[in-house]
Amino acid sequence: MKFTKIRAPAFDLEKTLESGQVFHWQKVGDGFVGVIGDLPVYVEQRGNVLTVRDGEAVRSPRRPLPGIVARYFALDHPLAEICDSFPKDPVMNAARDFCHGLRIIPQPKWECLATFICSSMKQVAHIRQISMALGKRFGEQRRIDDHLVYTFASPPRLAQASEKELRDCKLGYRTKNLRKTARLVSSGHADLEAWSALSDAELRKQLCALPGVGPKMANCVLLFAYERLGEFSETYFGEHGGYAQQYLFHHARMADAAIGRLRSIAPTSERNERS
DNA sequence: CTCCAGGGATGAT
DNA sequence: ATCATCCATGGA
Repeated sequence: MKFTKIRAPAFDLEKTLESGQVFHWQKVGDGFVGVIGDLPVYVEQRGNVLTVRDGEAVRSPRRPLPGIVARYFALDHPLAEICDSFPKDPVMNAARDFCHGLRIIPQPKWECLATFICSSMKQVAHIRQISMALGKRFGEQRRIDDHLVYTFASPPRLAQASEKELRDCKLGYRTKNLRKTARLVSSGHADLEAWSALSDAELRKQLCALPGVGPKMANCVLLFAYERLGEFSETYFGEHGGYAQQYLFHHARMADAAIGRLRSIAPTSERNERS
C-alpha cells in the first residue's frame, strides 16, 4: 500500500465532493473512491493533509499524482481571497461560514455537460444514481484497492447507446437530449475543447444551442467546466460570483434538510414556509 | 405564459 | 403501510 500525502490548507474534502457539483464519488471508510478522468483514486482527509492512493490508469499519460489531485480539487484557487470578495449580507455570511473549505472542482468538460443534462429537475440523490448507472453501463471499469469504479462514459459510447439502454439508467425525458448532445460532440460538430477560446457570451450561446441545455445549465457548465468563476451574477456577487452562488445553493440545501429534521421532531412548529 | 416530462427520496397521514 | 410533493429545467 503506497500512500501519498498532500498538504491541503483551507480545504474540506467532504463538503467539496457532496455539494452537488460532482456525483460519482463514493464514501469508503474514512475517505472516498472515485475517478479523476481515467485514474482511479482513493482520497481521505485528516486536518490539512490529504492521503491519496491511485490505482492503474489505462489511457492517461502518467503525471505525478500530487499534481493531478491538487489540480482536481482546485487547491490553487485563492479561497481566502475569493470568500473575502463575497458581499457582506446575512445570507451570504451564513453560507460562507457553513461552506468553509468548499472548492469548485474544475471538471472535465464532457463529464460536466453530460451530467448537468441529466440533472434537470432531479435531486442530488437522483443525479448520483444516474451518474453511477451511466458509468457502470457505458464507462470503463477501473479498480482501486478492492473497489470497482468507472470512468465517465465517452461521447461516442453514449451516442451509439440505444434509447432503451439510456432509459434504463433512469434518465426519463432527458434520454433524447443526452443522446443528441452526445452525437453532436462525438461528431465534432460541437467541439467542447475548442470552445475554451470563446468569450463568455459566445460560449454560453453555443452551450444553450445544445439539446437539453438552457441558461441555467449553461451557467453551471461555464462555472464548473470552463472555470469562468465570476462570469454570472457579477453585479451583486462580485468578482467570484460563481463561488458565491455555489456556497448559497449548498447552504440552502443543507438548511432545508435541517428544517426537515426539526419538523419531524416537533411537527407542530414550522408550518408552511417557502420562499 | 402554461404545461408537461421519470422516479426516488422525503415528509405527512 | 400508502399518498403527495419536490426537484440548480428546458422545450413545445
